[in-house]
Amino acid sequence: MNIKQIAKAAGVSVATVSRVMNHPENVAPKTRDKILKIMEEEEYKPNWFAQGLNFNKTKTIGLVIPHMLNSMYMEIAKGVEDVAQQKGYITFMCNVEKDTEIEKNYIEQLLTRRVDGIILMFSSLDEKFIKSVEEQDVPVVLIGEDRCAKGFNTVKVNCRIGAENMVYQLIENGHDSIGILYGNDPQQETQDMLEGYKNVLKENDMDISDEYIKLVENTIEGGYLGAKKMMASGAPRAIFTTSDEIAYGAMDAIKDSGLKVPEDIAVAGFGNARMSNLVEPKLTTVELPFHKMGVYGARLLFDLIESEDKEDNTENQAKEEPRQIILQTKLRIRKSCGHKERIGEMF
Amino acid sequence: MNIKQIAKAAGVSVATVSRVMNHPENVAPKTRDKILKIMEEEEYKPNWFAQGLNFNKTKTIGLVIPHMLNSMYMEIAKGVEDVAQQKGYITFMCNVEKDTEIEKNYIEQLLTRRVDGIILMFSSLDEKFIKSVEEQDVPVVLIGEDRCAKGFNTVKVNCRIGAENMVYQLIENGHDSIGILYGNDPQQETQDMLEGYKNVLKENDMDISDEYIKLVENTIEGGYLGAKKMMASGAPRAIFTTSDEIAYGAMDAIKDSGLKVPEDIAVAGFGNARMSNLVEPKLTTVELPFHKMGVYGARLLFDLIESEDKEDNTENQAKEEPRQIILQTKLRIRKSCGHKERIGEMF
DNA sequence: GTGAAAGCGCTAACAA
DNA sequence: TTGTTAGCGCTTTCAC
Repeated sequence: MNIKQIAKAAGVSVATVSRVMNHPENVAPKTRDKILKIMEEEEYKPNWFAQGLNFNKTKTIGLVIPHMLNSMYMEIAKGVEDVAQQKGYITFMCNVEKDTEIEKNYIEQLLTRRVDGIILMFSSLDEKFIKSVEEQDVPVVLIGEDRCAKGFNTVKVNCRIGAENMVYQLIENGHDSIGILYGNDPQQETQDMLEGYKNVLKENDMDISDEYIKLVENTIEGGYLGAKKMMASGAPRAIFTTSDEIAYGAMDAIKDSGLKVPEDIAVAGFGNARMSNLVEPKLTTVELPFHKMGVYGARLLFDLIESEDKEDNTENQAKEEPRQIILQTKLRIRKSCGHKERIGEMF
Repeated sequence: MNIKQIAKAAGVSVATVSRVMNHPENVAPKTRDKILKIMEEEEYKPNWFAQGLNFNKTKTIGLVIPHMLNSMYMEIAKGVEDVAQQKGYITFMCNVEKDTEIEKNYIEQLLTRRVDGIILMFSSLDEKFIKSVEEQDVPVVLIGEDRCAKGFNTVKVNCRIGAENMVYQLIENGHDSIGILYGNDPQQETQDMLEGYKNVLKENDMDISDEYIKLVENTIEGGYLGAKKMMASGAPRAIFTTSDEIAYGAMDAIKDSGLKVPEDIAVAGFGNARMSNLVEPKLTTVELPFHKMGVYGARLLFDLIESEDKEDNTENQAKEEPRQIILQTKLRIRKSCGHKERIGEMF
């Protein structure tokens, strides 16, 4: 069923049918209703391609996700999707498995399909590639990594401050020696956190000892091995980790050594993964505003898409300043950090 | 950059340029190479809409997901995506939050965008609606629910046999009374499991007592309350639950009552959720082949898409029989069920 | 082996 | 208020 057939059935021209879809106010109510009724009856749906050929807009955005099975990423994705849906957009979610080649491929696909904008989460892409995407007049928003912040629209979290708050909290709790197990995954963020850790120790005149600073794989196993190693050289009173996964492993290792969390060694993670209030003891951690990151990222993208639409008209091609949104973290004090009052907390 | 400009630059007609893309064998090697070179230089990408207008194919499928933050669904999704990507397709992932209205909306969107096929996971849609989608010549595959199996292409898991195996295992482990906490969520599947539970008890001449059969909410809290209630009337030696979430709650309740898992009461769940080997004690459970479900579902869909393409040519419109794929579960014996040898297993 | 031209389904400028 | 018609960028048939 196409526009021609509808027009014929209604005894009007295709232009009139087209009008009721795009400028209904310019059609006589009577003819309009008649046409609408026929459209309804015939379950007419305008041809997507034909419309696209004219409008060059798809009401579609692309969202690149590092890893679909990681619930943190999916929470961000949900934030994006929530606002996209509300805006009447639909989202291509692309799982790139942290593989740069796959990521590039997907982005090619997205461009081919003429998405109106792209959101990259913790992208591994180089600056040049991303620039080349923007040059095709497809707005890009980066969520997460600060790596490319120069020149790109970005939503990020201030992990340094989050780490500082956490370490400060551990000190508050009376722990006089604090180790850190840091991952290698979101490069910049982890470095920020390490920096935050050191800052607070310095401020409090505590020793910064290499024995207590260990680079590990950002996995449960990595945390297990790292904690074992750290304990081998005299355990600290508390261990801060740059991800909840690492913390799980660390807790396992501590228990395996016959010690107790938090009585012997307190543990604090980062990320507030879903299971962190299900492990025993419940994990104290830094909560990232994942959903918000998605929401703000999407809003930013739609701002860009809409402002681009306007620019098209005015031919005002002065490249705007990239925008940056920085969100803050929140402490989730639970049993594992040895906080006195929260030690019996349920959720 | 469009085909016309490429043609001009190469000094040929648009037809020739089009040919090098679609039937390169019909173009003289010399002209072909020349054109390819120019395309390369100009980074020419054929216009998606114009191509679609001619081919009426999008190399795109839709995947409807009940809930993005549930890792089980995401594993299925990943299975789908894996084969889609390999086939050169891209996937619209639609998160419908278990809301029928949203689901319908999304499907409308997918149809508008002319996806080549749709996969529905644990869909809440009525038979009629799904039929109406198929009538628009868009193949549909259902993953999960058996509810609509009559008439629809389906990939499902035999939960009854999974439950039977688990209960049988519990008996093997020496537990002479076994209770069940069953949820209400995937209706049909839960009923199947309940049936399996009863089957095995009957086969083994064990009592089937209402005291030991409790309907609960499919959540951690539901499991907690259900187990408490069950224990109030004399606890069984083992509790089987129709989801891991229920099992977590049950374990909590048992511990709260001063009893031990598995020494006093063994627990077994269903689903093998990610955290099931992180809880203490690690949860014995029935593993569902989530990833496989996605893979088989996608393969089935592409079969349908491809066979539909052929049918188009032959005008052979004899509606095929719906296909059904049934996958089997697998036991994950861990500490919580009191199995002697596995009691110290790490993962 | 190549080109001219019709047509895919729709939008919008222009005419009436 | 409505109709006519020229595109949008591409594919393909039919000539040559």
